[in-house]
Amino acid sequence: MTGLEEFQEIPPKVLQMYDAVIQLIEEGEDASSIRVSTITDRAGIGKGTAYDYFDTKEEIFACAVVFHIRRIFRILEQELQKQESFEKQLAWLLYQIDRESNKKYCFIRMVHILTDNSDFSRQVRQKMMSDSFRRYHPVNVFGKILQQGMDRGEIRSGLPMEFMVYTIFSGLLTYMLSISTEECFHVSPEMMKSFVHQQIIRELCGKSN
Amino acid sequence: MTGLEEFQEIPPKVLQMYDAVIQLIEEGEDASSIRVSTITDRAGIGKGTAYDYFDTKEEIFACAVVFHIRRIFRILEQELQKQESFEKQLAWLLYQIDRESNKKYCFIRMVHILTDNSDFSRQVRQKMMSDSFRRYHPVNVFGKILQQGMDRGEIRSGLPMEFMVYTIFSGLLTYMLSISTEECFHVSPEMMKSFVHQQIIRELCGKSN
Amino acid sequence: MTGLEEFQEIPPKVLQMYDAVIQLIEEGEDASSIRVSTITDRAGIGKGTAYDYFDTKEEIFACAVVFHIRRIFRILEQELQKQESFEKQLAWLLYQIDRESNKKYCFIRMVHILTDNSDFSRQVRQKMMSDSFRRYHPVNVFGKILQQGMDRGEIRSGLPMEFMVYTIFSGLLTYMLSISTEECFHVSPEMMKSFVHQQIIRELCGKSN
Amino acid sequence: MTGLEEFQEIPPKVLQMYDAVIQLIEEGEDASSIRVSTITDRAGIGKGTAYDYFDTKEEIFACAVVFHIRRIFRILEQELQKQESFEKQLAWLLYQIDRESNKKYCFIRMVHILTDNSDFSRQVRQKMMSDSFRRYHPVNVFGKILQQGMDRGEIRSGLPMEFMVYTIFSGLLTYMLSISTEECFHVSPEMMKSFVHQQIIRELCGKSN
DNA sequence: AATGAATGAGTTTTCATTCAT
DNA sequence: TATGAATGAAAACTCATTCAT
Repeated sequence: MTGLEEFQEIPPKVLQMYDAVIQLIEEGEDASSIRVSTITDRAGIGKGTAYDYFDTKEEIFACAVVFHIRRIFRILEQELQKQESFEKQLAWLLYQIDRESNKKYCFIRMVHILTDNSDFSRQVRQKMMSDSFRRYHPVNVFGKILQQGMDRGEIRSGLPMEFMVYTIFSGLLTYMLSISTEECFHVSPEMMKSFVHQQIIRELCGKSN
Repeated sequence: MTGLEEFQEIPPKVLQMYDAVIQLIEEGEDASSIRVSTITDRAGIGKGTAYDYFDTKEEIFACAVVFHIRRIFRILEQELQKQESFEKQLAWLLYQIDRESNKKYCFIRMVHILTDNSDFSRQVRQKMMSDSFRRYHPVNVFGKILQQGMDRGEIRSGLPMEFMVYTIFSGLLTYMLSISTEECFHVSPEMMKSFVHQQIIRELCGKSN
Repeated sequence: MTGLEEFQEIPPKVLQMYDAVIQLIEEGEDASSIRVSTITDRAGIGKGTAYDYFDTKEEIFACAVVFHIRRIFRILEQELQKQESFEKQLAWLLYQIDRESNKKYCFIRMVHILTDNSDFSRQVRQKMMSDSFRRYHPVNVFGKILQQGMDRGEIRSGLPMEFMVYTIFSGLLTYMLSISTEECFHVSPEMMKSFVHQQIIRELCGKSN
Repeated sequence: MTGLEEFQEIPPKVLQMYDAVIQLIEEGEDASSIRVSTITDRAGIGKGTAYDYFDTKEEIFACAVVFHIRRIFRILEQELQKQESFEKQLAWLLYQIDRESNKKYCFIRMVHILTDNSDFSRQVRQKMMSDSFRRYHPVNVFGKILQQGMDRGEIRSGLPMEFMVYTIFSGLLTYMLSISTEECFHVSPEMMKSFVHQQIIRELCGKSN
């Protein structure tokens, strides 16, 4: 198992394991503190079965996360195509974060996973650089709607793609952070959403100075 | 020990432990995988000594991190006051990130620590809400220079303080992310720095639309 | 299955398993570390099939080994009968050890199996005491050529059969040991062969003192 | 820990572990089936303590065995020096085997350990090739009494040392085998002892043909 | 006060054996 | 009859925490 298989090729027990891992992360469990037995109990399978498909605990995690990111961004891509304008796409994205804020830990954890230094984090990043991941890579999914927005004349030209992707990424991250640190930094998520939205639009759609 | 003591009140062995923890984090070690013996070895003290000052491993971490954030933001505040304008303050901040990019993991790790769900992460957030931390709280340090910038007329009024703080926070975070994911997302840190700088200035200093 | 069946009565899948076990032992695998799946993979059959014929892993081993010893000593008996004198028979035995020294682990392992204390070792010894094994029992095969040698006047009479069998056994074992510990004890196998040969001849054929 | 330390340098808990391993082997436990927890229980120490001194289970075994062989041959050497002639030395050796026949499995097990293909067996052989083992190496201990016997004119000259060592080794092994396979091969140990004794004397002390 | 040897509860991992297909 | 996916008991190994010195 690599986490990069086609969705229909993945054995049911492996899917149950992936779902268990994601559920646990969404419930706020710290990745490094999740036990193999917790995963297999949750998946409703025997402990040994995990090792029929994977060699180590880290591999289970890395594959589950890679699978999840691919699934998320596949759906994201489909849903974003249903929105008519870049502004509506952005609004939809922020609304999703809001709607899934009960899963707020998951977003944050995904950012951790992409940036931290653990063994399985490295595995995830490695897998994300493979060809079969490309299509669902965040950079490419966001890149696509940005290109379409430019083609429609909604987004001003002249900005490097990397910067635009990071602008979206950073805006969404800011909003997520404001949700997950609400108690600690005393911010109103509602207000933050509105400001983040305006900021990104101003940045990407405003007239260049 | 709470991590909130006055700097001169902290026993030397505790300082050595704090330094060891921060060093290890800066070297990229994953927080949850650092062992107590690694800390005490690095600090040059006996393993048992750690438990003369702290009750659990998590407490050691939480206190070290809180101590470090206070120290960082105390220095940050002093240095920022030496700069004449908000724009120079911002440039200085970005330059610092650059200069300390060998410690790049540390910034990201601090973000992890402030946002994840582990036991010791919760402890850190709790401590950051205490009165004795207030003065060094990131929100207050950034808030102060923003207020001064507004007083000097460099920053436009009308924006909620929370949003402005998050704009800086999010900008800096974007830059850090671009540095630490360079290999994975293929972005040029140099270009990102320039864009982040312009973005924050435009956002906070530009004329309101 | 008991490992004592007539050769033509043994089902093909069982023969494949026996061969797999012996192959693995000859390749130097440590008996207790060989897995059932390794045996069935090598035999080209399903894992479950092993349990259609045997109750436990130990039984598989014990039967395979008993079968192998019977096969070996059946061939040994036939080949030894082709040699004209006891001295030629002895030379042929030493030459065989030499020729099969790539299978040296197998000889040693067989000795281990006959003398160690594991579960399956006990099973092997038990089976070797059964009537249907008798004909191929090392004691009887060596005993036969010794008796013939005495009848031909080549071997001096007056020595107890058990001692003579042990003399051969011990000589062969010494030669095998010298081959398998060559690297460790720095002996020349060639020289050892010659001395072992002379020693046995002197012992069994020399004039009694 | 290497198993090659000076006797007085070995920490008490390690000695307890060595003794536990040797006891278990002497009681007939199959080496590969002895559990770490059995060793530490027997040694009266905590399971984790084993891993304070050794990295793996195999290392525990290898060191215990190497230590034991050194100890045995150190005592052997001392005791052999007390006997006045080679013949008395040989008689003493055979008597020891007899006397320790309740530990009969141990001798055989040691032979297994020196000749099989398992991980820890390889470790033992490696350690036996080190300089600090030399003095207690079976080849050297037997070699020494053989040399003394030759100097005294008891042993005939002209035989290669390697062969003489193997003659003793093989004789002792034959006797041990006859003891440990008594039930299976129906031999009388008493008779075997006498024959083995005569055989070795004839071989090494008899007039050369 | 400081130590580090010792601990054992808690994990990961293995693999003989079962049983639905 | 033959299979191999699934199992879980059992074993190796880790490391935070304790406590005698």
